[in-house]
Amino acid sequence: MEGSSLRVRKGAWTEEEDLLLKKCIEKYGEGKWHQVPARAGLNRCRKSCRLRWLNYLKPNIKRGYFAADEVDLIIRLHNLLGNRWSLIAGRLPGRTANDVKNYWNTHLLKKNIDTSGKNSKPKSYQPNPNTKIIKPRPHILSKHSFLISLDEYNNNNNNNHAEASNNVALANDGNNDYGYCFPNDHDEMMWWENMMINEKEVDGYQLQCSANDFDQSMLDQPMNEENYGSTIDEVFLDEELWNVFNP
DNA sequence: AATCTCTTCAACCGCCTCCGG
DNA sequence: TCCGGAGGCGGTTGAAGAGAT
Repeated sequence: MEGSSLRVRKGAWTEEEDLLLKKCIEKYGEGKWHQVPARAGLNRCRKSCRLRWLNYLKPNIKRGYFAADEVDLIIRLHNLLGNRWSLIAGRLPGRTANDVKNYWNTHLLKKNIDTSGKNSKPKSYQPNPNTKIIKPRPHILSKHSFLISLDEYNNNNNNNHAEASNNVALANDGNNDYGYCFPNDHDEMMWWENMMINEKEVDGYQLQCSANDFDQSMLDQPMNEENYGSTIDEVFLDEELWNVFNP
């Protein structure tokens, strides 16, 4: 099992280790984590190096208190996506998935639990029963291409352009237009409707989330890693939705 | 001042997916 | 097609600090 080796150091990182890792990443860049311990001269496993870099050493990481708008966004996105911390963190510049997860577990989850029991520390989030969370799975753009070009979409729907246009929300990466396919199926549509509810109470928070909010904040931003999670390929949609348009 | 309890968050663990051979 | 390695993720743990008694 990885990480079980007695020779690999565990626990808190020292300043010296941080410095070695930082210099290594600056010299060789991110990635190829299996080579990092040897290159940096660290007695750490690759995962430990990666985690330390991504959660602590990486430039532009924002530390300290979460602003009110950040908290609001976390709540909204969690309501939409569930515990997809990396996706949620992708919408919060400077915040890591670990930060968001910790914040949720320590600050927000408390508001959701039944404190009547003696040991009421929550083990898992209980979603609002009125909210149906369709857990999205990441897709690889090159293989599934759920984020399709408009040309491609229209070619596939050339017998009904009016309906097609209703089912596609525009996004733009500065070079190309893409279409997000909106499902016809009612159950799947509910997932999207959750995003566009005008006013919704979630976990004790009164949220303001309009369709326009959704259009602006979720779709009109450049298609890049900063705005869409760890990779541009991580599109929110479920495979079932893909099948609606690709029977 | 000493001890106990609670809270926070960095780090680890195990699992899953992807990719190349 | 299968398999092993690497990357990545979410769940969980535990050390350290803060607060209460």
